[in-house]
Amino acid sequence: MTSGAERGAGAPAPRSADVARVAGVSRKTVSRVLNNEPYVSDEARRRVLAAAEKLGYRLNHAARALASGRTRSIGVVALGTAGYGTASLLVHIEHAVRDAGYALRIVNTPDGGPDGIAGALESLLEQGVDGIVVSEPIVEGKVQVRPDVPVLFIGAPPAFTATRTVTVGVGAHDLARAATEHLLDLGHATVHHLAGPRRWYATRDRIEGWQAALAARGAHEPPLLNGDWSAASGYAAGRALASDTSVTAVFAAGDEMAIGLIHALREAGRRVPQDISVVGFDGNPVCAYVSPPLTTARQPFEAAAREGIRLLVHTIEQPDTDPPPASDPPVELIVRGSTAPPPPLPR
Amino acid sequence: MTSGAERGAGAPAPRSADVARVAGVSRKTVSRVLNNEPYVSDEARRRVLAAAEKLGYRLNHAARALASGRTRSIGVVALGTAGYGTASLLVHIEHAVRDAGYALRIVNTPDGGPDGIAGALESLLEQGVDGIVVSEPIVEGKVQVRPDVPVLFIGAPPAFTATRTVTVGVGAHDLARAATEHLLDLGHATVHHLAGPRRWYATRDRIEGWQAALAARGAHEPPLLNGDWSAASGYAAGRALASDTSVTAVFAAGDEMAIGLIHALREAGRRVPQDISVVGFDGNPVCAYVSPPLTTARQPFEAAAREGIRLLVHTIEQPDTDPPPASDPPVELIVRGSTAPPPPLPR
DNA sequence: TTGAAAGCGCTAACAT
DNA sequence: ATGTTAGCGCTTTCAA
Repeated sequence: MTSGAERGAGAPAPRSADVARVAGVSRKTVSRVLNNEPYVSDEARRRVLAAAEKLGYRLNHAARALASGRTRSIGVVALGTAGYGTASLLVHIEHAVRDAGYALRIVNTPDGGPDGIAGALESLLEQGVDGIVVSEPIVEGKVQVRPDVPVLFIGAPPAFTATRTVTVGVGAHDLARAATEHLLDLGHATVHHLAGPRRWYATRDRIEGWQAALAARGAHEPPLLNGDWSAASGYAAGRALASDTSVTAVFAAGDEMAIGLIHALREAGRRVPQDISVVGFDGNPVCAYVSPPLTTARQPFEAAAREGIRLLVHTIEQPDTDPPPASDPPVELIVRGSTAPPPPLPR
Repeated sequence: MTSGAERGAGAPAPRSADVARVAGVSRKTVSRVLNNEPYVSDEARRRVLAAAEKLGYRLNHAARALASGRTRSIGVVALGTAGYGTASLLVHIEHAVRDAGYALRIVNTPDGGPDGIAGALESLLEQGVDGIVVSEPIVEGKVQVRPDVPVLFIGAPPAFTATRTVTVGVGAHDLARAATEHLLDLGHATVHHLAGPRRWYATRDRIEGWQAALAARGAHEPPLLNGDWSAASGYAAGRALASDTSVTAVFAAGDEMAIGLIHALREAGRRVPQDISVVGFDGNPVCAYVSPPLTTARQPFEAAAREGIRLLVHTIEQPDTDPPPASDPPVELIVRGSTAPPPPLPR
């Protein structure tokens, strides 16, 4: 009714040959128009488009993929829990992929281990993607698949080999360093770190940034606290920490963990930020509204996704020319009410 | 090295004909084995599997799709911001889809309007999915695409027509009602409601559940407060509300909004829950660790996704037989510290 | 239980 | 600027 694309319910879907017939051209010309290839007269183009519209024609991607060897789709290996960080990154990846004119295929690997990643890659490769995105993979273990399409690693060095790999950082090291320095600048003697699971690259990056900041100031490096990104794990760490009054500053590797940590601290009678300062990591918008509003290191998810996909698509479409080098995203520390100078009598 | 699947870098990928040759059978027999069809001798099956393994054979999904007309993939129209609710639902959908042996294709529609949904459907249909999932769509406007594959609507009635539609609820109405009743049971004279954007079905459901609870108790129905799911919008609503001391209880349609709301209330000097009680909606785990811990209505995302995909796959694979009816997921209200009886002197 | 032949709908290579 | 031919790698008949 609206687009003139009516056909009986049982009728077969129109094919490019039908469009060609109605438009009075060859199938190849239809193909040219649909793929925006040159050497088509405006007149022919117009007629093809009109015929396609009239018939309600829809291109068959499977046939195109089979004939051309390309799918115009990108696969994502997601390390997906529903945490803010991974979800946010995924949303931005989707957006960037769509803007680039590609479709998105997703395989999740909740555990993120080498076998999970290998399985996800196999699945994506079978489906026939032109490129693959791996975000924040795991450190340990060997991935026994070698994709023959370009692979983008976001926030990590290549975790396995592939025909071509491209990487884009999220500045985690610098962000962690900035977060730690912020605490040091406030006058804290040292800063404790609540880390994520050691198997993640993301965890390692943050630890190293934190260590670098401490070392640069000659501050003592206290033992690591361990979490698993969840608020519950932050809470557990907070309970363990609360009785130690020598602790005056904690940098948590994730906002959720920071929130759990603060909750435990306050339950134990320690004030934030008066007794202990806490910095989070990610930049979850909700952090502005918790008590106290959380100082956090904002990860440039959107910039990283956009830049990464740009690089990946370049590698897919022009494997021979070097892509313009990626510009490092800006480091952004959002200072709010959860950080303050240490208490006057650090006993 | 590991799987014996070595071939030179430049060599073409093996095809089913290669497997057939190595196994000493016909291509059709290879196809039978790969599709778990009957009428293959154990001996033939074994040889085919061994040959495939040896060659590092990987099935070409595009070719299969072209030949069979089916893709074994399911498309999701996501209304994706990075909020906990949508992200969590998506994770569970992915899991359920994979368990069912299907691949996942995703198109996001941040605005969620009819045109956005129509475009997303077009894209999915071109890619050739066997079924489509639409989660929590928008109320208004007409979607001018009529998919010829089954469509699953999660948390909403069918928003447009399709060959076959199947729906699965998230119990939003009952959850909203339970949240409101909880507040009423505590002794509050009435309950205010901070709603999401009116264009969402999800918003409407919650409003109706809230109204039903109020009506059942003969409570006065105060004017709606408006938010957009974000913590910032909850904060804005809280500022507007803080000066009205007649308000003693608010049911917020989302956890993030509830957190923003509470923050504004406290900034204005109103205590939660002593002066005002607040209930959230979704069941974000982090709610247990904010101050005060947030009472919230937990949405059964996992159950809804699992049940919905089960129904959808049934409709795809056995269009003739009716699927076993969906069982409504349990209503679960998590009571924490943000709700209490109203203050003694309701002025 | 197995195989031979004929497409699926499109694009690539080579005309014209 | 346009058309013709020959596949892409698989599944579907249908026959054996």
